[in-house]
Amino acid sequence: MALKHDLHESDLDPRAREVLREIVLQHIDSGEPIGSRTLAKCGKFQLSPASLRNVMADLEDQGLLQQPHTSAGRIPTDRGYRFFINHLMTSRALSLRERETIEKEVGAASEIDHVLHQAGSLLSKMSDQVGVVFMPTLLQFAIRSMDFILIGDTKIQCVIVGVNGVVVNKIIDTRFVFTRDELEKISRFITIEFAGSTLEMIRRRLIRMTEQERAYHDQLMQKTISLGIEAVNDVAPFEHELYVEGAASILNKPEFSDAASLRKTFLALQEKEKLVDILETCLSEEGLQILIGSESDFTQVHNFSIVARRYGSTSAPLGMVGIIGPMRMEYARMAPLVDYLSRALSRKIEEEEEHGS
Amino acid sequence: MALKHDLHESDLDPRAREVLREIVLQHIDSGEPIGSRTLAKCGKFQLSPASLRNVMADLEDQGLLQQPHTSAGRIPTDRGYRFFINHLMTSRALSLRERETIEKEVGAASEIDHVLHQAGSLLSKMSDQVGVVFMPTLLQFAIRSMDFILIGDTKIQCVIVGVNGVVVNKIIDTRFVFTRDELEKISRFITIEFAGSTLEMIRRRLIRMTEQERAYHDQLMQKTISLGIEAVNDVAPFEHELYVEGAASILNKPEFSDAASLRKTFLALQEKEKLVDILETCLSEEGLQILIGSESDFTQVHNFSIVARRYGSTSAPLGMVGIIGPMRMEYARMAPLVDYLSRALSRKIEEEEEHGS
DNA sequence: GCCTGGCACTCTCCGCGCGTGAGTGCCAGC
DNA sequence: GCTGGCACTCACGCGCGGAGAGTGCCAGGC
Repeated sequence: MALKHDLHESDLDPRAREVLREIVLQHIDSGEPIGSRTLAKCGKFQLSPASLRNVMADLEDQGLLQQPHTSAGRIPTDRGYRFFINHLMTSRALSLRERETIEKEVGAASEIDHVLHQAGSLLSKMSDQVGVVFMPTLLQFAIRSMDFILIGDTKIQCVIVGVNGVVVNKIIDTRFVFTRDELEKISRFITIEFAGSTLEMIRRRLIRMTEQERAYHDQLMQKTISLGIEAVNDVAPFEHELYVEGAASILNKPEFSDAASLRKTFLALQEKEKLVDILETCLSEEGLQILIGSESDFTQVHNFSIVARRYGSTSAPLGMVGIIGPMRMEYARMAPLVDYLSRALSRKIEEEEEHGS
Repeated sequence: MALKHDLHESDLDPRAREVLREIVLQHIDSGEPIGSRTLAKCGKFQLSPASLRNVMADLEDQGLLQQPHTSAGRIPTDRGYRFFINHLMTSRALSLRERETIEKEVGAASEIDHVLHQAGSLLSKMSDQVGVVFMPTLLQFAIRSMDFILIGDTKIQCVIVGVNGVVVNKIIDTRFVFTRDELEKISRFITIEFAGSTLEMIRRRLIRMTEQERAYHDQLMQKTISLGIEAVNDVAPFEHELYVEGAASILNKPEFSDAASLRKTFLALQEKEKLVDILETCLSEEGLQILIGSESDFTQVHNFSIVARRYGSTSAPLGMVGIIGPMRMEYARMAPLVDYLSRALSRKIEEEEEHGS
């Protein structure tokens, strides 16, 4: 993060800015290092290669460009990309067609898991990068209802619906035997009693209730409390979900054309904990987040960039959605894409919320 | 399939059999073509390389061995592997430890989706190959219960539990407004009325019911039927599930060390339809299935082998579980592994079934 | 008749050297 | 301050040649 704002727009004269911009654009396009001759040929500068070389040398001194080896062209550094994104980039707005696709796909599913999955793979398809969708623990969100369904004599499925539409299913093995009747009563009681509370709050209240007198005498109440605690306890499997979609898209990227880096990259995407770490820290920030290379531990090691944005209802942010790709990616397209999708997602979720309440 | 039994055990004299066996074993171990000298050095034959060359030439004539190029050692052909598996292989029984691991992992989860997921990744881990778990459409299985839960005014979650323990959730958007009370009644009615029927049967009966007189007059009945039809209609998203776990394991295999074949393989594993096709055809056969290279369309193209077995209760097979890997894999270990796991899985499912009924 | 050592042959793999081309830095001149 | 010129540096591709592994075939021995 330290690098994020280290260079001001005014630190570069307009010509240098244009040169940097052109280099970034061309490199994003071709993936190759850009030389002074190539740059001169593009026609945007009325300068000879030699003059451009001087400018480029200056940019290299400022840490915005680098050479893979002496006598190769220049490629942008992380700082170069950062400067580009902060000061030089003009986002390319999404086409109507693209916006329609997003709206349609996001609107299609109704279960939130499906929606998120869908969003991830849509993002991957539209960006030709790896799409990620992160949904942190349900624990901090309020529930709308909690129902218990008889599956076997002592087996009960618990369906928890969050106010944000997240549905969590959990199968509970109890030591009591329940009848359908009882379960209906319990469901009703718990839903009425606890709608609007978070799982954590419910857990605490249930535990407090065990200490109350009434619980000793009322058998149904005992069962209710025991079942309720079972249900809220240990929702660990849902602590967070991370969908990584379209990992295969990196197969086409020239920077991963050799087997070794392909290998490394796939293994990196496998390590979801690290990704979760990053996305979790991003969660506190509003607006589009772009992390480039050295700006975070994860992206540094693998020379990735991450473009992500928070999504969720206004009442509570739900998670992060974004893309991961090589540092060399079309930020001008990725940024509005992620931005739009996360907004569409948020809208969808809010809609569900209103609709359901 | 044509090749599956094309060579009889007796078509090869004992010495040739031993040679073939040793070549297959060594090649499975090293991945390299095996030459006559290497073979002579292993100590199992009191023969000179020259003699072994003669034997190997015979085996090549019979289509059991092949040379990647002149003046390289030999590697087994599909037929070679097939002969090996049918006549030469001695399965290496699982260790107690391995069996315990399987029992523990399979026993751990309670929701069937989780169990299957778990089984897939366990298989992948233990075999260091790609694990696959296939669960075909729920349509052909009987249900145990069907419950409806109020999520929003016109939004209802339907929870269908199959006799085999499969739980399907579906969110329905209705045009009616339902109360909790009504839904409880409907759940109860449908479960009692239809437990033991397949979704297909239920759909037909519900449609027939719309034609009956009573349905016209009883408003609740109308709602019940409408909801029921919505629920059974179009369970397409659950038509089949295919979990492909541990695709990253192929990263270590020398046969996929170059970028091109890695790419090809990943894309192949992405194409789930083809895989589903194969597994679906295997579903009709009992016992362990081994498909090698040219024995099926899919494996032919990619030089894969598949080791899989049906799992499910005795009353109804549920799906296929197995591994996919390069033709050169340790069949002697894979076979008992897949076999044991599928049995463990079946046992677990039967248990659930008994337990739940 | 079967096994064996020997021999010529083939083919892959690896390292080497070289030329080419792209690109640079620096300098002198306009 | 821009420009052309020049010498220098690398990476890349190519051809070559030797080493090594393996083969097929043949003639001789038990």
